[in-house]
Amino acid sequence: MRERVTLRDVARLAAVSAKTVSRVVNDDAHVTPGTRARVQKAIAELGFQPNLVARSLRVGRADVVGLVVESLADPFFARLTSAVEQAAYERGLAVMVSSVGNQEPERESVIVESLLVRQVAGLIVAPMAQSHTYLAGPGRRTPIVFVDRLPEGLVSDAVLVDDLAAAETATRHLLDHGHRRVAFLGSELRNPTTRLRLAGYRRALAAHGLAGDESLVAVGAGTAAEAREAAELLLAAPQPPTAIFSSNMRCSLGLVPLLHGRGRTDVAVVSFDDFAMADSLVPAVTVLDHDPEVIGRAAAERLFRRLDEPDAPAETVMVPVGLVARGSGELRPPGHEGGDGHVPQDSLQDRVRHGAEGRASTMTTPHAQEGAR
Amino acid sequence: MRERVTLRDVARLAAVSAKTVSRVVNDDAHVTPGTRARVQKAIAELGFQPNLVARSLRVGRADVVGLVVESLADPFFARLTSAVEQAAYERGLAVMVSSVGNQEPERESVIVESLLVRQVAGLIVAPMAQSHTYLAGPGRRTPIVFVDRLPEGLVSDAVLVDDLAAAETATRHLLDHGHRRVAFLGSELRNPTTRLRLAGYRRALAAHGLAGDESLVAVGAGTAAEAREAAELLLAAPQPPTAIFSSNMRCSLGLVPLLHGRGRTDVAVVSFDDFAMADSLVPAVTVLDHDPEVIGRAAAERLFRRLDEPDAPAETVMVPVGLVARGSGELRPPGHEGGDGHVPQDSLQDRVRHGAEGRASTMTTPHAQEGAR
DNA sequence: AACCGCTTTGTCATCGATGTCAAGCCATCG
DNA sequence: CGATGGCTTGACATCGATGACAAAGCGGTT
Repeated sequence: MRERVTLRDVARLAAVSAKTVSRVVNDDAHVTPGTRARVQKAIAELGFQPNLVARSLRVGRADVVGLVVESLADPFFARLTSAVEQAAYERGLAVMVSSVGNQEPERESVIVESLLVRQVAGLIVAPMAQSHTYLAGPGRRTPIVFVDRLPEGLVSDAVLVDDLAAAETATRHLLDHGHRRVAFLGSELRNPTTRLRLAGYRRALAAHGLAGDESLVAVGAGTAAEAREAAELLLAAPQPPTAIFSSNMRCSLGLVPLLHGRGRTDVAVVSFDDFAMADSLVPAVTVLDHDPEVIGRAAAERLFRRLDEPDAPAETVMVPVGLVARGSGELRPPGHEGGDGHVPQDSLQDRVRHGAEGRASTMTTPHAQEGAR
Repeated sequence: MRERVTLRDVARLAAVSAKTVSRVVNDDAHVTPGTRARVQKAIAELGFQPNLVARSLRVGRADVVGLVVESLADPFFARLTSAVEQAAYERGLAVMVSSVGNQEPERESVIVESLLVRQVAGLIVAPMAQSHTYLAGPGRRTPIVFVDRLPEGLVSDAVLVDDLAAAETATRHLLDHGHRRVAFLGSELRNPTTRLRLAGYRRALAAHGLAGDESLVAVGAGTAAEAREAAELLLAAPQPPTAIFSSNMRCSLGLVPLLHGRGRTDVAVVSFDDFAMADSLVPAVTVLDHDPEVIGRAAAERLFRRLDEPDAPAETVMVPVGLVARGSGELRPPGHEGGDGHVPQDSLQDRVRHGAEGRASTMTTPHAQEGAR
């Protein structure tokens, strides 16, 4: 079997030094067209391919970006990963993905370290851990972009969706359609995203002069099955909600089938996160849609700029979230008259979007959502 | 800022040689408890972390597996990736994912090469390209496990689902429920998976003594929107089908909303690939479910065994596909009497599975499905 | 002819770890 | 007491590329 072909083999065949071959491979300008051709011929003849591990060792970083998410089985993170991967490919970088799982957020640091020791050029992290001080030491030079929420105890680049404002928008949307008993369905409260969305929900209630009724807040549902149970309890209460704000996809995947199975499609629903088939149910499900592709690409581009300018100040990029009205969020409460009770029949055609639109906005203040905690 | 900490720094502090530190790091038995403790103390004190790129260069391979799929945005591949990533993590390996996209299958070779030059220990590839002779040269030592279909022009490990048998099962299921006009909805025919499934469909028809009616075969729909159009044409035909076998998820995501929007839920449907909400529609959608997690883990485990035994003969692992009857596939054609017209109300409870079950089976004959081409 | 400056090419060391092989050390045994 | 053998430890080369620097080549100037 032929041995592995190296730079030196090419050099020998082309009767030049290894360094010259390296120059040709790296498109260095200081090579005569003649020798360049000779070297390229030798490269083709031997089928030489540079060993990127050796290059990485020499230059001190691999042309790889690391990506840390909760779970690739979650379509949100899958599409985010897809966007990151495409952006990276365009820049000639590979992507290493690792998932933390939703059982032990502490694993995050282990996973991050395992990528750092592989000398990744940069990291994109959807934070799960409570604290990120473990990344704060003086020897840590690898740039990190956080997505979805800010790290605790660390100033760094980040790409965020405006969770609080979006949740407020969704809740206000339901209130504006006449509901007064609006429930909140969410995951673990130790997840800051859940906390922000709950805060937005409460802010909207307060703006309407409604005191929060804690019996309408159901949190802690980590799986669709648990969300289903939580929703069952809400509906069985003496004064059940007429509308439910489901604060993430897992909750919606528990809630929506339950309502349809029970024939309770009179309950208004707005879901944070879009999901497959959400627009083909009757009524179609109104959602807050924060596009994972947009977030993923924004994070990748933020990281690339950071690689080009390591010393610029940390930046937070805000990605807008739109409300896609499809029917379920525009239902009126029982006994309510007037207004447009209109439920679009084929909602694919007449989507309406409210809320922030257009390009992501950038700010150098790294603690945009700090006040909400 | 503190410099990067290397093996030598630890060696200096512990007053031993670099090699001894290496031995401690790699749990080599030939180290005195005393020196081991001294070295470990120094490691902890300096916060030393071995540079895996350097190790990879030295040992000639990175502790990384490469994964090549069509698209991470496709939930099937996302879940497959998730399973591979978990299996790899358990073995201390990282995963580099790259997607080829469905536009240019030729890109596959570029992507694969880009992983090979990074010295991945092994590859898992869901093949898109027509030919894989580009992998056949003598210098190619990196093991590759193919998933979903066999490579062309190359003998290699593979993990397959029995597409032909599964498609035959699905079609037979519809025929057994009394249908005589069963349509086939599929993607590009240049995709061998589509070809195998079409062959299974035809075989089931033939077994029932039905000549294939080519007007019932709609292929070429690459997106859900195209599948929707193709399905519209099928339904508008002079002799429309009473049942449709949708041969992949994209097709189903076009077909099913169309049927629901048109109020044509009388048309029987079996879908290859499960999808979100498929079980909460009325009627719930009967699917062929080949679990991407099972395939991903089988592929990873096949690869790990290959890493342990580089010279064993190539193996093909077959992963079973089950039919999940939920209602839509058990509808009877118009005018048909008798039999159990029963449609399960809450199909989550009474799933019925037919077809092969249990563990994946292994064979060393590498061309299990060759005859079907 | 000698010199300058510029480009092209080469030499050598280096990135950080590990494989090879040998030296050092101690215990055991003839 | 010296030889033998096992175990621990270290010196050195090496994986394959690239950075720093130097030498060689070449044309133009005075």
